[in-house]
Parts: sequence; structure tokens; C-alpha cells
Amino acid sequence: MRIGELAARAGASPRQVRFYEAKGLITSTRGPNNYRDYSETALGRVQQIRELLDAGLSTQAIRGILPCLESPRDPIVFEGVTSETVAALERERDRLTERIDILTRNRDAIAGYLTELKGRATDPP
Amino acid sequence: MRIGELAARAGASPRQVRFYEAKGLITSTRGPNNYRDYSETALGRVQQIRELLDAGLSTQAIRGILPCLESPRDPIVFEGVTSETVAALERERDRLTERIDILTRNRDAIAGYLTELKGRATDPP
DNA sequence: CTTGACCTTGACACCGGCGTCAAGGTTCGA
DNA sequence: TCGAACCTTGACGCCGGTGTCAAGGTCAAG
Repeated sequence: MRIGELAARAGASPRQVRFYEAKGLITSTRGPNNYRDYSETALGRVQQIRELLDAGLSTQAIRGILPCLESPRDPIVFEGVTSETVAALERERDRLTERIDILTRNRDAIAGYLTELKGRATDPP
Repeated sequence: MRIGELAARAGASPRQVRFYEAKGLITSTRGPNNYRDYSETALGRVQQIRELLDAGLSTQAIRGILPCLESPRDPIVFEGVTSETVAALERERDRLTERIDILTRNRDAIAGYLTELKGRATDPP
């Protein structure tokens, strides 16, 4: 798959795709014409990258957790997994949990405010 | 409270505090010497702003949901609340929920990967 | 009164994620 | 064969959130 098709199917721009590749988030092979060629799995990767970027993560953070996001990871990678890697992943997981907690707290605050508003709006008219 | 103390107590830099004020996230009064003077509640505000920024939200998004985050909001503001405002808040709430879902999915993926790793590491030694 | 610590506004610069345009190479159909 | 549509790399610029430094004003302690 070429970059245009990949970008279109992933809902991104070619510029973004090249950017992600430059950051090491995806890879491509090159034909004799020097055109990038992307595998089908790259499509899911780009979609996931878009999701995470929209959710406020940086490319560095995404790069750190990408090994976990391989969909058909029947051949799990054990070879290069050091205790360093595991520790980094655990830190990343905890950072995500913290983020989730903060967002949840604030969303609930909004929701509570909204229900208070509605309660008063319909109570004494 | 002056800007230095506020910044120090909120774990931020004066530069950041001024930036948040310029964006309309906090307010200050001015004495005759033109120094900014912050109320005690501004401290909590700045801490909350820092949290939300670290969680990946923009100052615009934060500005939109700040009305809900007044801690002692016994005198709830009904006056300027149009159906427009309510709709905007509901959209913001839904956007937060979406973000939370994405982050949760990915955190769980990391956690699953980690448990798989640990399972194999301790199973057949 | 002077010194040092704080405040003011303003400017310049950085970084990350991206748009956009330029100058060229490749492919494909009319 | 030639133009359109795609690709390449490279550069410049924008925006949001910050660091930093400059050139001044204010204030309290010595």
C-alpha cells in the first residue's frame, strides 16, 4: 500500500504518516522507485496512533507502548525484553492510570454540575 | 497572594501563571503598585489547570469546563446559563468520556501484555 | 541610601505536531 | 508522447505551552 492510500484509509494526511515514520512509530519498505510501501497492519497502527495523539499522548509515549499494541501478537516478543523494558512499561501504565483518574474526576464534576442544573431548572418553575 | 508565592505553592512557574491568566483561566486584582494579587481559591485553580494540561487538555478545553470546577459552588451560577452552555458542557463531557475510553483500552492492553510476559517468565523456567 | 529580592511588560527562542509549497522523479492513461 | 496524478526530500511557517533574558518599577532590610 502506498502512502496516499494509507493516509486516506487511516483518516490522516501523508505528512502525518511520514512524520510518524520519522518518529519510529511505523515502518515501510522501499521499492526500486524509492516509494514507501506499507503493510496492511500499518493501517491499524496509524489509526491507533491518531487515537492516542488525539487523547493527548506524545509520540514518545506512544513509541514506548507500541510493542503492546500488536493485534495478532501470537508470536510474542520475548527476545529483547529486559527488566528495563518491563519497568518502563509499568511506569507508562501507571501514568496512563493517573491520566484516566484525572479525566474521570473532571468528567464526573461536569456531569454533576449538569445534573444540578437540570434539577433546578425543572424543580421550581 | 503574589504571583511568586502562588506559582511556588501550585508547583508552577510565574510564566505559566501569567499565561493562564492571559488565557482567561484565572483572574487577579491589581494593587496600586500594579502587582497581581491572587485569591486563595486561585491556588486550587492553578493546580487543577496543571493537572488537566498534564492530562493532555488544551487551555481552551479547560476554559470551557472551568465553571464546573468551583469547589464551594453553593451559589451555583444559573444566571448566564443558556441552553448553548449546557450543550457545550455535554459535548465536553462526552469528549472526556471518549478520551477516557481510549486511554483505558490502551492501559489494559499494556497491563495484559505485562501479565503475559510475567506468566511466561515464571512458568517454564 | 543602597542593595537585593520581588514585581512589571515585552521580546526572542524552543519544541512538538502539522500545513504547505517547491523542485524534482515515476507511473499511467489518452 | 505528454500531461495528470502520484511519489520523493527539503524548507519555511504556524500554533500552543514554556524558558529565558532585558529593561525597568517597588519595597523592605541593612
